[in-house]
Amino acid sequence: MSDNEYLRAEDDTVKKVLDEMPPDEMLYDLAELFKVFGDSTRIKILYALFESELCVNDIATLLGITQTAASHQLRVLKVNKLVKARKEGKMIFYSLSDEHVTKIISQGMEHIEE
Amino acid sequence: MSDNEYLRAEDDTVKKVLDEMPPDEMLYDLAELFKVFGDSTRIKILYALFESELCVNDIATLLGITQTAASHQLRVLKVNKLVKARKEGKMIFYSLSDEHVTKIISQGMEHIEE
DNA sequence: CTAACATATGTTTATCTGTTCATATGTTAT
DNA sequence: ATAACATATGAACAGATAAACATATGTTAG
Repeated sequence: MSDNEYLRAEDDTVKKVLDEMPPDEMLYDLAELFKVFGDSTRIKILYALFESELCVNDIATLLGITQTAASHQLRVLKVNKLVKARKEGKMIFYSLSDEHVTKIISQGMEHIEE
Repeated sequence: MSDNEYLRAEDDTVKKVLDEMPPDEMLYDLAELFKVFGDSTRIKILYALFESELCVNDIATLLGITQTAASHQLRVLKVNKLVKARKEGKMIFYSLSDEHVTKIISQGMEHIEE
């Protein structure tokens, strides 16, 4: 039995929960990552990039947002390594950086489609 | 060739991007879902529930947050169907509602671990 | 019924975040 | 060099949000 008067859960349960909990910093980073997915403009951009790489202006036009907004959000996506950029003359083409993006979004879609 | 002077992408690329894009409402819902994962307190709660169902006070104590904060966040998690509640006397036990939660978090972890 | 307990709710506040506007940087063509 | 174009940056503003505090609801024990 526990000598901790504040917890109702068993001692070994408490222990296991605390043992399996990743360090705070990692949990913080994880939340930060999901925060990036937590905006419909950024989700739209990612969806557009599912099909092909696109330049900033095309993204803005396709999604009906301003060039500035697109640029700001692409920066967020890039910093968080969800997209990568390729420069060609005065244009910059963005594309998805890896398959995690697709997987995470798919899992999310599965959840809301229930 | 395109007669749209504003787009540089090919016509069929533009068409495909727009065709594959889910309706706005769905993209909004998807962003809302990820927003729920985008907070470290909620991530911690979900991680704690990986191990076992827990009552509100245990969650609060284990994570070092107030009962009120735990309750508020559990409400958000419940509304978004990430956790479910089971009442037992005056206590309410929360647990993960399905395996999507685990999968989404795992995918996120994979991404930040690179 | 009343006290003690467990959880939930409403409100306020401080902070964060997405968009817009104005402007800067960098590139290509003439 | 200058104009036109593509993208990025910085600042300001409006809306969103998590936490805290006070309080309410609901449950069990005595």
